[in-house]
This record gives sequence, C-alpha cells and structure tokens, in this order.
Amino acid sequence: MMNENDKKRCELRAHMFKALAHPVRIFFLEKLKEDSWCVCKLAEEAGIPKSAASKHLSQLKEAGLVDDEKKGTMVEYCLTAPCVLEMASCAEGAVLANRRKNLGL
Amino acid sequence: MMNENDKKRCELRAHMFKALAHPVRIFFLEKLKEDSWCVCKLAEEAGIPKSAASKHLSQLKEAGLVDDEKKGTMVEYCLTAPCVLEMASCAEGAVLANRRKNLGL
DNA sequence: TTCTAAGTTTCTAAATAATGAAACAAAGAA
DNA sequence: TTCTTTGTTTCATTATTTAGAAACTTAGAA
Repeated sequence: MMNENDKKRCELRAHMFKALAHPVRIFFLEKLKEDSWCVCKLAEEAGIPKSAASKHLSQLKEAGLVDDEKKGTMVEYCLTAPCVLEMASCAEGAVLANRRKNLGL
Repeated sequence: MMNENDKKRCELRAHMFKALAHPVRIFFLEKLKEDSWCVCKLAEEAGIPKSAASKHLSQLKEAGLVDDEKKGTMVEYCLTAPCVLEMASCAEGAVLANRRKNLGL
C-alpha cells in the first residue's frame, strides 16, 4: 500500500511535472537554456500577452525550475536546472520510439 | 519568433509531461519500474477505484510511457521508457536544491 | 513632477482534467 | 449456460487551469 512517504514524494514530482506540462513553458525553458531573457522578450517570442508570460514564468519559478533577477524595470529569468531539458529530450526519444512501434512502423 | 516546428516540438513534450503530472501516475510508474502489474493490483495499492486506475493507465499508454498486454481477464502494464524515472529523480534533486537556496538554507 | 516602459496581480469567462458510480464487455470457472 | 472476476467506458459533477483585459506598481527618463 501507498504510505505517507510515497504520497509526499509522488506529489512533489507530479508538481514539478505539472510546471513542465505546457508548450509555452517548455518553449521558455528552451530559450533560457542559451541565455537569460526578460519577460517582455519571452512574451514577444511566444506571441502571447506579457501578463500570460509573467504567469507562466512564476509557475516555473515556484516549481524551482527558474530564477529571476531584477534589472531596472526589467526582470531577467534564467534556468536553475539545465538537466531538466536534457531529460526531456531523452524521454521524448523513448516515447517517440514507442509510438512508432505501436503504429507498426 | 516561435515557428511551426517549435510549436510541434513543445506541444509533444508538454503532452508527455502532462501525463507525468499526477501523483497517482507517478506512483504507478514507480511500481512498474520493478515489475509488470495488473490494473486491479495497482488500483488497490493506490487506494483508488479501478475505473480511475484504468483511466490513469490509459493516459500513460497514450503518452507512450507504458505498454499493456492481455493475460486472460487481466491486463498487465509495463514501463516502456525507464529513463523517464531516472530523469524524475535528477530533476527533483535540482529542484530541491534550488528551493533550499531560495529559502536561504 | 510627469510620462513611459516593464511586470505583476486581479477579475471573469472558457476550457480541461479528475472523480466515483454505474453500465458495459470479455474471458474463464462452475 | 450462468456466475464471477477484470477492465473499460460513459455519465454527471467538481475542481483546476488557462486566457485576455484592465488595474496597479515600480523604476527610470524627460
């Protein structure tokens, strides 16, 4: 049976994955892999209003995946755990391979 | 600017992470790391109705993270991409370290 | 001070996801 | 065949997430 420890651990991990479960947030993380970016640039790149961009970024920050730093009127965001992205491509490879298999290709 | 390729790739990855974004599904994947399990055993372990367990498992399957096989009246599920779990612990480590930092510990 | 640009927060509406119960389907056993 | 066990699907309800617009805050420039 699932005990309290299991529950805590699974909730923590699920919470982290939830932060990754949106295309815009993945896009932001990929951008941040190269450099720091401010909110307005990221919003422009993604083609969404800055209020939405700000909310996505604060979710990423809350999950511990990015960090921010004020610079004048701007706020620069940067990656804290670059391994998260490597992991994404590893998993994607496995998932794609499996999909091909299930489609009989 | 985000192009069509970016969009497709980010959507695919976000979709995979969405499948991971639930404590019960993480718990199931951890169980499947060791062995194959049938739906009713997994449901019992998690303490949820089998209908719910079945739905969580079909989400994992749809995302390409698990595979199933009929055995009599039972259906056994197994992991397709064990690296997904290693990735989870790697990311968790990074995230926890960052949280500690932000709390000033 | 006044104006402007950058970010965040609040608000409401719309879309998605999660839940449990019950109906349904399939494979074996009695 | 009839009963039982295992899984899946459907349904209605609830909860969560996402969205954009507008209000608000802050820092710096004019």
